[in-house]
Amino acid sequence: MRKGEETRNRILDVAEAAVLQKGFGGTSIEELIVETGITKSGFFYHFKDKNELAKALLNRYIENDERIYDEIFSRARDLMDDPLQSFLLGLKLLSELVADLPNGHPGCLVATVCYYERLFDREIQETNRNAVLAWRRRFGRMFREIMEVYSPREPVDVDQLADMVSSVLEGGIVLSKTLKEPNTLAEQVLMLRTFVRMLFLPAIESPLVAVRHDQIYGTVRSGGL
Amino acid sequence: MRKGEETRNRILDVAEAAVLQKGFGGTSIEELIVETGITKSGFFYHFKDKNELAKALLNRYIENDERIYDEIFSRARDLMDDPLQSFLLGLKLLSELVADLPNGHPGCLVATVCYYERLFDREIQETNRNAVLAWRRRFGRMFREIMEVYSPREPVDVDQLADMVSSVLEGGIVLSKTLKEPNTLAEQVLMLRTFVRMLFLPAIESPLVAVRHDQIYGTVRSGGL
DNA sequence: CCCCTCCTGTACCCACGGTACAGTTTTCAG
DNA sequence: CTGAAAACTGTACCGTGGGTACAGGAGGGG
Repeated sequence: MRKGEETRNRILDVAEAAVLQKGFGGTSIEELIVETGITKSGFFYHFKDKNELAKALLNRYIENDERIYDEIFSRARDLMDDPLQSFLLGLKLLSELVADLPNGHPGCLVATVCYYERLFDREIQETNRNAVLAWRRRFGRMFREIMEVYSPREPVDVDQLADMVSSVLEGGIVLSKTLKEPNTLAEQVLMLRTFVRMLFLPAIESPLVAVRHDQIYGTVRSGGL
Repeated sequence: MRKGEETRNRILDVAEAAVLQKGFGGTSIEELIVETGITKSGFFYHFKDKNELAKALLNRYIENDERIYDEIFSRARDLMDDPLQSFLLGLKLLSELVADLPNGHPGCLVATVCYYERLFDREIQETNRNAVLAWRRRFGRMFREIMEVYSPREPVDVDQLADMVSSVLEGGIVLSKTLKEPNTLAEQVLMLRTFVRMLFLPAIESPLVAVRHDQIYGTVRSGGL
Protein backbone atom coordinates (compact mmCIF):
# COMPACT_ATOMS: atom_id res chain seq x y z
CA MET A 1 0.00 0.00 0.00
CA ARG A 2 2.58 2.57 1.13
CA LYS A 3 5.22 1.22 -1.22
CA GLY A 4 2.91 1.22 -4.20
CA GLU A 5 2.00 4.84 -3.65
CA GLU A 6 5.67 5.77 -3.51
CA THR A 7 6.55 3.99 -6.77
CA ARG A 8 3.55 5.55 -8.43
CA ASN A 9 4.73 8.99 -7.38
CA ARG A 10 8.24 8.26 -8.64
CA ILE A 11 6.81 7.34 -12.03
CA LEU A 12 4.76 10.54 -12.03
CA ASP A 13 7.82 12.62 -11.12
CA VAL A 14 9.85 11.18 -13.98
CA ALA A 15 6.91 11.41 -16.37
CA GLU A 16 6.15 15.02 -15.52
CA ALA A 17 9.67 16.20 -16.27
CA ALA A 18 9.77 14.23 -19.51
CA VAL A 19 6.32 15.33 -20.68
CA LEU A 20 7.05 18.99 -20.05
CA GLN A 21 10.15 18.73 -22.20
CA LYS A 22 8.92 16.50 -25.00
CA GLY A 23 5.16 16.44 -24.84
CA PHE A 24 3.07 13.32 -24.24
CA GLY A 25 3.60 11.93 -27.71
CA GLY A 26 7.33 12.40 -27.41
CA THR A 27 7.58 10.60 -24.09
CA SER A 28 7.89 6.82 -24.30
CA ILE A 29 6.82 4.44 -21.57
CA GLU A 30 10.11 2.67 -22.17
CA GLU A 31 12.20 5.63 -21.02
CA LEU A 32 9.97 6.14 -18.00
CA ILE A 33 10.47 2.60 -16.73
CA VAL A 34 14.21 2.75 -17.34
CA GLU A 35 14.58 5.97 -15.37
CA THR A 36 12.21 4.82 -12.63
CA GLY A 37 13.95 1.48 -12.41
CA ILE A 38 10.89 -0.73 -12.79
CA THR A 39 9.67 -3.10 -15.47
CA LYS A 40 7.02 -2.59 -18.10
CA SER A 41 4.66 -4.89 -16.21
CA GLY A 42 5.26 -2.81 -13.13
CA PHE A 43 4.32 0.32 -15.00
CA PHE A 44 1.08 -1.15 -16.31
CA TYR A 45 0.28 -2.37 -12.81
CA HIS A 46 0.01 1.28 -11.77
CA PHE A 47 -1.46 2.77 -14.95
CA LYS A 48 -3.55 0.76 -17.35
CA ASP A 49 -2.50 2.94 -20.29
CA LYS A 50 -0.89 6.24 -21.26
CA ASN A 51 -4.20 8.07 -20.99
CA GLU A 52 -4.48 7.00 -17.35
CA LEU A 53 -0.95 8.26 -16.75
CA ALA A 54 -1.84 11.60 -18.31
CA LYS A 55 -4.93 11.85 -16.14
CA ALA A 56 -2.99 11.22 -12.93
CA LEU A 57 -0.22 13.55 -14.05
CA LEU A 58 -2.61 16.39 -14.84
CA ASN A 59 -4.60 16.00 -11.62
CA ARG A 60 -1.49 15.98 -9.51
CA TYR A 61 -0.10 19.00 -11.34
CA ILE A 62 -3.30 21.00 -10.91
CA GLU A 63 -3.55 20.14 -7.21
CA ASN A 64 0.03 21.23 -6.64
CA ASP A 65 -0.54 24.39 -8.64
CA GLU A 66 -3.57 25.30 -6.55
CA ARG A 67 -1.63 24.60 -3.38
CA ILE A 68 1.13 27.00 -4.42
CA TYR A 69 -1.33 29.79 -5.21
CA ASP A 70 -3.11 29.15 -1.92
CA GLU A 71 0.12 29.48 0.00
CA ILE A 72 1.42 32.57 -1.78
CA PHE A 73 -1.76 34.58 -1.67
CA SER A 74 -2.77 33.58 1.84
CA ARG A 75 0.73 34.53 2.97
CA ALA A 76 0.32 37.87 1.20
CA ARG A 77 -3.06 38.26 2.82
CA ASP A 78 -1.54 37.76 6.24
CA LEU A 79 1.05 40.46 5.62
CA MET A 80 -1.26 43.03 4.03
CA ASP A 81 -4.72 43.91 5.12
CA ASP A 82 -5.70 45.86 2.05
CA PRO A 83 -6.92 43.52 -0.75
CA LEU A 84 -5.08 45.42 -3.48
CA GLN A 85 -1.78 45.66 -1.61
CA SER A 86 -2.13 42.01 -0.69
CA PHE A 87 -2.66 41.02 -4.32
CA LEU A 88 0.27 43.14 -5.48
CA LEU A 89 2.44 41.52 -2.82
CA GLY A 90 1.23 38.11 -3.97
CA LEU A 91 2.35 38.86 -7.52
CA LYS A 92 5.69 40.02 -6.18
CA LEU A 93 6.10 36.79 -4.23
CA LEU A 94 5.06 34.81 -7.29
CA SER A 95 7.63 36.56 -9.45
CA GLU A 96 10.30 35.80 -6.86
CA LEU A 97 9.23 32.18 -6.72
CA VAL A 98 9.53 31.67 -10.49
CA ALA A 99 12.76 33.69 -10.58
CA ASP A 100 14.29 31.31 -8.06
CA LEU A 101 13.61 28.18 -10.09
CA PRO A 102 17.12 26.93 -10.90
CA ASN A 103 16.53 26.00 -14.55
CA GLY A 104 13.61 28.30 -15.19
CA HIS A 105 9.97 27.22 -15.14
CA PRO A 106 9.75 23.66 -16.47
CA GLY A 107 6.47 24.36 -18.27
CA CYS A 108 2.76 24.10 -17.56
CA LEU A 109 1.01 20.78 -18.01
CA VAL A 110 -2.27 22.55 -18.73
CA ALA A 111 -0.66 24.11 -21.81
CA THR A 112 0.87 20.77 -22.79
CA VAL A 113 -2.53 19.11 -22.65
CA CYS A 114 -4.04 22.05 -24.53
CA TYR A 115 -1.66 21.44 -27.42
CA TYR A 116 -2.30 17.72 -27.43
CA GLU A 117 -6.00 17.61 -26.70
CA ARG A 118 -7.45 15.51 -29.49
CA LEU A 119 -5.54 12.42 -28.38
CA PHE A 120 -7.03 12.43 -24.90
CA ASP A 121 -10.53 11.54 -23.83
CA ARG A 122 -13.16 14.10 -22.89
CA GLU A 123 -12.46 13.61 -19.17
CA ILE A 124 -8.94 15.01 -19.44
CA GLN A 125 -10.06 17.90 -21.57
CA GLU A 126 -12.76 18.68 -19.01
CA THR A 127 -10.23 18.50 -16.17
CA ASN A 128 -8.02 20.92 -18.04
CA ARG A 129 -10.90 23.27 -18.75
CA ASN A 130 -11.92 23.22 -15.09
CA ALA A 131 -8.39 24.06 -14.03
CA VAL A 132 -8.46 27.22 -16.13
CA LEU A 133 -11.93 28.06 -14.84
CA ALA A 134 -10.63 27.61 -11.27
CA TRP A 135 -7.91 30.17 -11.99
CA ARG A 136 -10.56 32.53 -13.32
CA ARG A 137 -12.64 32.09 -10.17
CA ARG A 138 -9.63 32.45 -7.88
CA PHE A 139 -8.30 35.68 -9.39
CA GLY A 140 -11.82 36.92 -10.09
CA ARG A 141 -12.62 36.60 -6.39
CA MET A 142 -9.53 38.62 -5.53
CA PHE A 143 -10.31 41.35 -8.04
CA ARG A 144 -13.88 41.59 -6.77
CA GLU A 145 -12.56 42.12 -3.27
CA ILE A 146 -10.25 44.82 -4.58
CA MET A 147 -13.13 46.50 -6.41
CA GLU A 148 -15.09 46.79 -3.21
CA VAL A 149 -12.43 49.21 -2.04
CA TYR A 150 -10.96 50.64 -5.24
CA SER A 151 -12.62 51.53 -8.49
CA PRO A 152 -10.66 50.81 -11.64
CA ARG A 153 -9.31 53.70 -13.64
CA GLU A 154 -10.84 52.16 -16.76
CA PRO A 155 -13.92 49.96 -17.00
CA VAL A 156 -12.89 46.29 -17.05
CA ASP A 157 -14.67 42.95 -16.93
CA VAL A 158 -13.60 41.06 -13.80
CA ASP A 159 -13.42 37.66 -15.49
CA GLN A 160 -11.35 39.05 -18.34
CA LEU A 161 -9.07 40.73 -15.84
CA ALA A 162 -8.73 37.44 -13.96
CA ASP A 163 -7.96 35.64 -17.22
CA MET A 164 -5.25 38.21 -17.87
CA VAL A 165 -3.33 36.76 -14.92
CA SER A 166 -3.52 33.26 -16.42
CA SER A 167 -2.66 34.57 -19.89
CA VAL A 168 0.47 36.36 -18.76
CA LEU A 169 1.59 33.34 -16.75
CA GLU A 170 1.00 30.85 -19.56
CA GLY A 171 2.46 33.19 -22.16
CA GLY A 172 5.38 34.09 -19.95
CA ILE A 173 6.22 30.43 -19.53
CA VAL A 174 6.20 29.89 -23.30
CA LEU A 175 8.44 32.92 -23.84
CA SER A 176 10.80 31.99 -21.03
CA LYS A 177 11.17 28.40 -22.26
CA THR A 178 11.55 29.36 -25.91
CA LEU A 179 14.05 32.13 -25.27
CA LYS A 180 15.86 30.06 -22.64
CA GLU A 181 15.72 33.19 -20.50
CA PRO A 182 14.49 32.05 -17.06
CA ASN A 183 13.90 35.59 -15.79
CA THR A 184 11.52 36.57 -18.60
CA LEU A 185 8.63 34.89 -16.80
CA ALA A 186 9.35 36.78 -13.57
CA GLU A 187 9.56 40.03 -15.52
CA GLN A 188 6.21 39.37 -17.14
CA VAL A 189 4.60 38.74 -13.76
CA LEU A 190 5.96 42.09 -12.61
CA MET A 191 4.61 43.76 -15.77
CA LEU A 192 1.23 42.34 -14.91
CA ARG A 193 1.68 43.75 -11.44
CA THR A 194 2.35 47.17 -12.94
CA PHE A 195 -0.85 46.83 -14.92
CA VAL A 196 -2.93 45.96 -11.87
CA ARG A 197 -1.36 48.71 -9.76
CA MET A 198 -1.93 51.26 -12.50
CA LEU A 199 -5.50 50.12 -12.91
CA PHE A 200 -6.41 50.61 -9.26
CA LEU A 201 -3.90 53.09 -7.86
CA PRO A 202 -3.27 56.72 -8.78
CA ALA A 203 -0.03 57.38 -10.64
CA ILE A 204 2.86 57.52 -8.20
CA GLU A 205 4.51 60.49 -9.87
CA SER A 206 1.31 62.54 -10.29
CA PRO A 207 0.28 64.29 -7.06
CA LEU A 208 -2.66 65.78 -8.95
CA VAL A 209 -4.32 62.42 -9.47
CA ALA A 210 -3.34 61.18 -6.03
CA VAL A 211 -5.23 64.03 -4.47
CA ARG A 212 -8.25 63.37 -6.58
CA HIS A 213 -8.16 59.71 -5.61
CA ASP A 214 -7.91 60.53 -1.92
CA GLN A 215 -10.94 62.75 -2.16
CA ILE A 216 -13.00 59.81 -3.27
CA TYR A 217 -11.60 56.82 -1.41
CA GLY A 218 -9.62 58.28 1.43
CA THR A 219 -5.87 57.97 1.90
CA VAL A 220 -4.27 54.80 0.60
CA ARG A 221 -0.68 53.74 0.45
CA SER A 222 0.51 54.88 -2.96
CA GLY A 223 4.01 53.47 -2.88
CA GLY A 224 4.71 50.12 -4.48
CA LEU A 225 6.07 47.09 -2.75
CA MET B 1 8.54 22.09 -60.13
CA ARG B 2 5.17 23.81 -59.89
CA LYS B 3 3.39 20.56 -59.11
CA GLY B 4 5.87 19.53 -56.47
CA GLU B 5 5.60 22.84 -54.67
CA GLU B 6 1.83 22.49 -54.61
CA THR B 7 1.89 18.97 -53.15
CA ARG B 8 4.44 20.08 -50.60
CA ASN B 9 2.17 22.90 -49.52
CA ARG B 10 -0.80 20.56 -49.30
CA ILE B 11 1.18 18.30 -46.98
CA LEU B 12 2.16 21.30 -44.89
CA ASP B 13 -1.47 22.47 -44.68
CA VAL B 14 -2.66 19.09 -43.44
CA ALA B 15 0.31 18.73 -41.11
CA GLU B 16 -0.14 22.17 -39.58
CA ALA B 17 -3.75 21.54 -38.64
CA ALA B 18 -2.91 18.11 -37.22
CA VAL B 19 0.14 19.27 -35.28
CA LEU B 20 -1.72 22.17 -33.68
CA GLN B 21 -4.37 19.75 -32.46
CA LYS B 22 -2.24 16.81 -31.40
CA GLY B 23 1.32 17.99 -31.19
CA PHE B 24 4.20 16.64 -33.29
CA GLY B 25 4.46 13.38 -31.41
CA GLY B 26 0.75 12.78 -31.77
CA THR B 27 0.70 13.35 -35.50
CA SER B 28 1.54 10.30 -37.62
CA ILE B 29 3.00 10.48 -41.10
CA GLU B 30 0.47 7.80 -41.99
CA GLU B 31 -2.51 10.08 -41.36
CA LEU B 32 -0.86 12.92 -43.25
CA ILE B 33 -0.40 10.87 -46.42
CA VAL B 34 -3.94 9.50 -46.19
CA GLU B 35 -5.45 12.98 -45.91
CA THR B 36 -3.15 14.45 -48.54
CA GLY B 37 -3.82 11.54 -50.87
CA ILE B 38 -0.21 10.61 -51.57
CA THR B 39 1.94 7.61 -50.71
CA LYS B 40 4.55 7.22 -48.03
CA SER B 41 7.29 7.34 -50.64
CA GLY B 42 5.77 10.55 -51.94
CA PHE B 43 5.93 12.06 -48.51
CA PHE B 44 9.58 11.14 -47.99
CA TYR B 45 10.37 12.55 -51.41
CA HIS B 46 9.41 15.98 -50.07
CA PHE B 47 10.67 15.64 -46.49
CA LYS B 48 13.49 13.34 -45.58
CA ASP B 49 12.15 12.89 -42.03
CA LYS B 50 9.76 14.32 -39.46
CA ASN B 51 12.29 16.84 -38.26
CA GLU B 52 12.52 18.27 -41.78
CA LEU B 53 8.74 18.52 -41.87
CA ALA B 54 8.74 20.34 -38.56
CA LYS B 55 11.37 22.74 -39.83
CA ALA B 56 9.40 23.59 -42.97
CA LEU B 57 6.19 23.84 -40.96
CA LEU B 58 7.67 26.20 -38.42
CA ASN B 59 9.37 28.42 -41.01
CA ARG B 60 6.19 28.72 -43.03
CA TYR B 61 4.16 29.48 -39.90
CA ILE B 62 6.54 32.18 -38.73
CA GLU B 63 6.65 33.81 -42.17
CA ASN B 64 2.88 33.89 -42.34
CA ASP B 65 2.67 35.21 -38.80
CA GLU B 66 5.07 38.04 -39.62
CA ARG B 67 3.11 38.85 -42.76
CA ILE B 68 -0.13 39.17 -40.79
CA TYR B 69 1.47 41.51 -38.23
CA ASP B 70 3.01 43.53 -41.08
CA GLU B 71 -0.35 43.94 -42.74
CA ILE B 72 -2.32 44.80 -39.61
CA PHE B 73 0.09 47.32 -38.17
CA SER B 74 1.00 48.96 -41.48
CA ARG B 75 -2.72 49.29 -42.17
CA ALA B 76 -3.16 50.85 -38.73
CA ARG B 77 -0.22 53.12 -39.44
CA ASP B 78 -1.88 54.32 -42.64
CA LEU B 79 -5.07 55.20 -40.80
CA MET B 80 -3.49 56.86 -37.76
CA ASP B 81 -0.56 59.18 -37.76
CA ASP B 82 0.09 59.10 -34.05
CA PRO B 83 2.21 56.06 -33.11
CA LEU B 84 0.18 55.32 -29.98
CA GLN B 85 -3.20 55.62 -31.66
CA SER B 86 -1.88 53.55 -34.53
CA PHE B 87 -0.72 50.80 -32.16
CA LEU B 88 -4.00 50.83 -30.28
CA LEU B 89 -5.86 50.56 -33.57
CA GLY B 90 -3.57 47.69 -34.56
CA LEU B 91 -4.49 45.80 -31.39
CA LYS B 92 -8.16 46.47 -32.11
CA LEU B 93 -7.77 45.10 -35.64
CA LEU B 94 -5.88 42.12 -34.27
CA SER B 95 -8.63 41.37 -31.76
CA GLU B 96 -11.20 41.54 -34.56
CA LEU B 97 -9.11 39.25 -36.71
CA VAL B 98 -8.86 36.55 -34.04
CA ALA B 99 -12.52 37.03 -33.09
CA ASP B 100 -13.53 36.28 -36.67
CA LEU B 101 -11.73 32.94 -36.85
CA PRO B 102 -14.61 30.47 -37.29
CA ASN B 103 -13.40 27.79 -34.85
CA GLY B 104 -11.26 30.01 -32.71
CA HIS B 105 -7.49 30.31 -33.01
CA PRO B 106 -6.06 26.93 -34.04
CA GLY B 107 -2.97 27.39 -31.86
CA CYS B 108 0.55 28.72 -32.20
CA LEU B 109 3.27 26.50 -33.65
CA VAL B 110 5.91 28.37 -31.68
CA ALA B 111 4.23 27.22 -28.47
CA THR B 112 3.88 23.69 -29.82
CA VAL B 113 7.60 23.55 -30.58
CA CYS B 114 8.34 25.08 -27.18
CA TYR B 115 6.57 22.18 -25.48
CA TYR B 116 8.31 19.60 -27.63
CA GLU B 117 11.78 21.07 -27.85
CA ARG B 118 14.07 18.28 -26.75
CA LEU B 119 13.06 16.06 -29.66
CA PHE B 120 14.09 18.58 -32.31
CA ASP B 121 17.55 19.59 -33.33
CA ARG B 122 19.20 22.84 -32.31
CA GLU B 123 18.30 24.49 -35.61
CA ILE B 124 14.56 24.32 -34.92
CA GLN B 125 15.00 25.55 -31.37
CA GLU B 126 17.06 28.45 -32.69
CA THR B 127 14.41 29.25 -35.32
CA ASN B 128 11.80 29.28 -32.60
CA ARG B 129 13.89 31.47 -30.36
CA ASN B 130 14.48 33.91 -33.20
CA ALA B 131 10.77 34.11 -33.90
CA VAL B 132 10.11 35.24 -30.34
CA LEU B 133 13.03 37.68 -30.53
CA ALA B 134 11.56 39.07 -33.76
CA TRP B 135 8.29 39.74 -31.93
CA ARG B 136 10.24 41.49 -29.20
CA ARG B 137 12.03 43.67 -31.76
CA ARG B 138 8.82 44.39 -33.67
CA PHE B 139 6.75 45.50 -30.71
CA GLY B 140 9.77 47.07 -29.04
CA ARG B 141 10.28 49.27 -32.12
CA MET B 142 6.64 50.36 -31.91
CA PHE B 143 6.82 51.13 -28.20
CA ARG B 144 10.01 53.13 -28.70
CA GLU B 145 8.24 55.21 -31.33
CA ILE B 146 5.38 55.75 -28.90
CA MET B 147 7.78 56.78 -26.16
CA GLU B 148 9.24 59.49 -28.35
CA VAL B 149 5.87 61.18 -28.11
CA TYR B 150 4.36 59.93 -24.85
CA SER B 151 6.01 59.18 -21.57
CA PRO B 152 4.68 56.17 -19.69
CA ARG B 153 2.74 56.72 -16.51
CA GLU B 154 4.99 54.20 -14.77
CA PRO B 155 8.58 53.31 -15.58
CA VAL B 156 8.70 50.23 -17.82
CA ASP B 157 11.37 48.36 -19.71
CA VAL B 158 10.62 48.49 -23.45
CA ASP B 159 11.63 44.88 -24.14
CA GLN B 160 9.55 43.62 -21.27
CA LEU B 161 6.62 45.67 -22.49
CA ALA B 162 7.08 44.24 -25.98
CA ASP B 163 7.23 40.73 -24.51
CA MET B 164 3.96 41.45 -22.75
CA VAL B 165 2.25 41.53 -26.16
CA SER B 166 3.65 38.11 -27.02
CA SER B 167 2.79 36.76 -23.57
CA VAL B 168 -0.82 37.83 -23.73
CA LEU B 169 -1.19 36.44 -27.24
CA GLU B 170 0.41 33.08 -26.41
CA GLY B 171 -1.41 32.85 -23.09
CA GLY B 172 -4.69 33.97 -24.63
CA ILE B 173 -4.43 31.23 -27.23
CA VAL B 174 -3.87 28.59 -24.54
CA LEU B 175 -6.84 29.87 -22.53
CA SER B 176 -9.09 30.13 -25.56
CA LYS B 177 -8.24 26.62 -26.75
CA THR B 178 -8.51 25.04 -23.32
CA LEU B 179 -11.78 26.75 -22.42
CA LYS B 180 -13.15 26.22 -25.92
CA GLU B 181 -14.18 29.88 -25.76
CA PRO B 182 -13.02 31.43 -29.05
CA ASN B 183 -13.65 35.01 -27.90
CA THR B 184 -11.41 34.77 -24.84
CA LEU B 185 -8.34 35.46 -26.98
CA ALA B 186 -9.92 38.57 -28.51
CA GLU B 187 -10.89 39.78 -25.03
CA GLN B 188 -7.33 39.32 -23.80
CA VAL B 189 -5.97 41.34 -26.71
CA LEU B 190 -8.38 44.12 -25.77
CA MET B 191 -7.29 43.89 -22.12
CA LEU B 192 -3.73 44.34 -23.30
CA ARG B 193 -4.94 47.35 -25.29
CA THR B 194 -6.43 48.80 -22.13
CA PHE B 195 -3.09 48.31 -20.43
CA VAL B 196 -1.17 50.10 -23.17
CA ARG B 197 -3.68 52.94 -23.38
CA MET B 198 -3.65 53.39 -19.62
CA LEU B 199 0.14 53.36 -19.59
CA PHE B 200 0.48 56.17 -22.12
CA LEU B 201 -2.80 58.08 -22.04
CA PRO B 202 -4.45 60.01 -19.21
CA ALA B 203 -7.57 58.46 -17.75
CA ILE B 204 -10.53 59.07 -20.03
CA GLU B 205 -12.92 59.89 -17.20
CA SER B 206 -10.58 62.34 -15.53
CA PRO B 207 -10.66 65.80 -17.15
CA LEU B 208 -8.03 66.90 -14.62
CA VAL B 209 -5.42 64.53 -15.98
CA ALA B 210 -6.48 65.11 -19.56
CA VAL B 211 -5.75 68.78 -19.13
CA ARG B 212 -2.41 67.99 -17.62
CA HIS B 213 -1.58 65.73 -20.54
CA ASP B 214 -2.64 68.32 -23.06
CA GLN B 215 -0.37 70.82 -21.47
CA ILE B 216 2.55 68.56 -22.20
CA TYR B 217 1.81 66.89 -25.50
CA GLY B 218 -0.94 68.96 -27.07
CA THR B 219 -4.46 67.73 -27.79
CA VAL B 220 -4.84 64.06 -28.60
CA ARG B 221 -7.92 62.02 -29.23
CA SER B 222 -8.78 60.53 -25.88
CA GLY B 223 -11.63 58.28 -27.00
CA GLY B 224 -10.81 54.68 -27.74
CA LEU B 225 -11.20 52.93 -31.04
C1' DC C 1 14.04 11.86 -77.81
C1' DC C 2 15.76 11.91 -73.31
C1' DC C 3 16.17 13.65 -68.87
C1' DC C 4 14.46 15.50 -64.82
C1' DT C 5 10.85 16.15 -61.53
C1' DC C 6 7.46 13.92 -59.08
C1' DC C 7 5.83 10.59 -57.68
C1' DT C 8 3.96 4.89 -56.79
C1' DG C 9 4.78 0.10 -55.04
C1' DT C 10 6.92 -3.27 -52.39
C1' DA C 11 9.47 -5.02 -48.95
C1' DC C 12 11.58 -4.67 -44.83
C1' DC C 13 13.51 -3.05 -39.98
C1' DC C 14 13.05 -1.34 -35.37
C1' DA C 15 10.84 1.26 -31.56
C1' DC C 16 6.91 1.79 -29.01
C1' DG C 17 2.15 1.10 -27.01
C1' DG C 18 -0.36 -2.36 -25.32
C1' DT C 19 -2.07 -7.27 -23.92
C1' DA C 20 -1.83 -11.60 -21.58
C1' DC C 21 -0.60 -14.21 -18.08
C1' DA C 22 2.22 -16.95 -15.04
C1' DG C 23 5.20 -16.54 -11.34
C1' DT C 24 7.74 -14.12 -7.41
C1' DT C 25 8.73 -11.04 -3.68
C1' DT C 26 7.17 -7.75 -0.16
C1' DT C 27 4.20 -6.08 3.20
C1' DC C 28 1.25 -6.04 6.80
C1' DA C 29 -2.91 -7.44 9.49
C1' DG C 30 -4.54 -10.91 12.48
C1' DC D 1 4.41 -16.62 12.50
C1' DT D 2 1.32 -17.01 8.78
C1' DG D 3 -1.32 -16.19 4.99
C1' DA D 4 -3.42 -13.33 1.82
C1' DA D 5 -3.24 -9.30 -0.65
C1' DA D 6 -0.26 -5.90 -2.84
C1' DA D 7 3.45 -4.94 -5.66
C1' DC D 8 5.82 -6.26 -8.58
C1' DT D 9 9.13 -9.37 -12.51
C1' DG D 10 9.64 -12.07 -16.88
C1' DT D 11 8.41 -13.58 -21.23
C1' DA D 12 6.11 -13.69 -25.25
C1' DC D 13 3.49 -11.62 -28.52
C1' DC D 14 0.76 -8.15 -31.63
C1' DG D 15 -0.25 -3.87 -34.28
C1' DT D 16 1.10 0.67 -35.55
C1' DG D 17 4.20 4.08 -36.84
C1' DG D 18 8.82 6.14 -38.30
C1' DG D 19 12.11 5.30 -41.42
C1' DT D 20 15.14 2.99 -45.24
C1' DA D 21 16.00 1.07 -49.67
C1' DC D 22 15.09 0.59 -54.19
C1' DA D 23 12.96 -0.16 -58.56
C1' DG D 24 10.13 1.72 -61.57
C1' DG D 25 6.61 4.79 -63.90
C1' DA D 26 4.05 9.12 -65.58
C1' DG D 27 4.51 13.53 -67.55
C1' DG D 28 6.44 17.69 -69.18
C1' DG D 29 10.22 20.70 -71.17
C1' DG D 30 14.48 21.34 -73.89
